[in-house]
Amino acid sequence: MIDRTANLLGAVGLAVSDRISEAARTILNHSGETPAALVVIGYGQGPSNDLLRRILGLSHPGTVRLVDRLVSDGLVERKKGPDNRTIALFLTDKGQSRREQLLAGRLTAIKPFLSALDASEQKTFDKLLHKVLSSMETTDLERCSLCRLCDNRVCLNCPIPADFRD
Amino acid sequence: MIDRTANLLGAVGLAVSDRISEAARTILNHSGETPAALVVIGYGQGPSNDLLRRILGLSHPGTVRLVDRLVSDGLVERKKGPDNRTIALFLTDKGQSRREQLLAGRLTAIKPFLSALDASEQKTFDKLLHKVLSSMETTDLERCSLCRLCDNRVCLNCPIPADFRD
DNA sequence: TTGAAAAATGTGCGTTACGCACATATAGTC
DNA sequence: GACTATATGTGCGTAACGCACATTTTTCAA
Repeated sequence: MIDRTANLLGAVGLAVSDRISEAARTILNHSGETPAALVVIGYGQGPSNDLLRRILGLSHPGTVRLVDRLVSDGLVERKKGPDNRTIALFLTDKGQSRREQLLAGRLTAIKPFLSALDASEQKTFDKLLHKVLSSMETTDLERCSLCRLCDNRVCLNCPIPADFRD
Repeated sequence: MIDRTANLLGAVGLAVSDRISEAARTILNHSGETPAALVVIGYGQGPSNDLLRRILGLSHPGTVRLVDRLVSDGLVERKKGPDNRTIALFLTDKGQSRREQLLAGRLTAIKPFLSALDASEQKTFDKLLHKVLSSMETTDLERCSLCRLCDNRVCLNCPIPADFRD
């Protein structure tokens, strides 16, 4: 029985992930972890290259090139970090607006999955999803990775409390 | 409210998809749509290159190269199709066993998400996931795409009835 | 204080998984 | 019997990575 439920969750997860990737690609013209980078950098604390790398789960060179892409698109700026060897990443105005398009597009892509459920079912679904997320045993960093595409303006009462935004 | 639920579903979907990809990569040493191809070919009806292409959502050349990879790994054979211009794809014995590892690894990767729920919650979750899937309005082909990583031995009562296996 | 280890970033180079444009072979159709 | 549609494969380029290495700055211990 749990196998059957796991299989269903796998199918839904794949479908959701497909739609999100598709929306992100359309809006940003990049794939892979590039959309997530835009969201993470947009939290605005000026993350370093290395922090970004760990959140995205990429190699260091991969992250450097990813930031190169965002910089050459005019979406991200490399500023001086607190340390003379670190950099701090910030979105440009263009990057900010692109990030908002991205988050909005993501929600638009996901919502159709919920339209089949009535209000009460949606509430139950929300509660179960929340429980699933909040009971995952993860490090602080892994939680940031999990939420690397999340819309923090929407996700009040985040089930993943550890949060590098604070 | 629906935005919040959509955001949660996005986070869970991303996490599930991450874990599946990671498991597949470990087992198969390939990423992208290659694991899905192994599953789809494994249904055993000898799909053509073109059918595979449509299910995976790839370009034709991309699919040819994908099959090349599977053939050179000794997992897939190109046989003659019903038509002299079509080919029929079948798994080798090695491909069959690799496919089973893949499906088992996928379920193993997904199950931890359910372990936080008690039996009754799991049942409710199953029902809601089933409803979400079964109410998606899709063509037959899109349903095959949705289920391109599904374990059909486990998914009795499939919510996506259209099925190229029949 | 100085010298070595650690940390952070960046570069050269290769690889994987694709897509586009094109070529080729077979099947239907008028 | 030509003409179009269908199915497959190839040449070539690209996006998104990873590994090995170089460079700069900080930290820490002798």
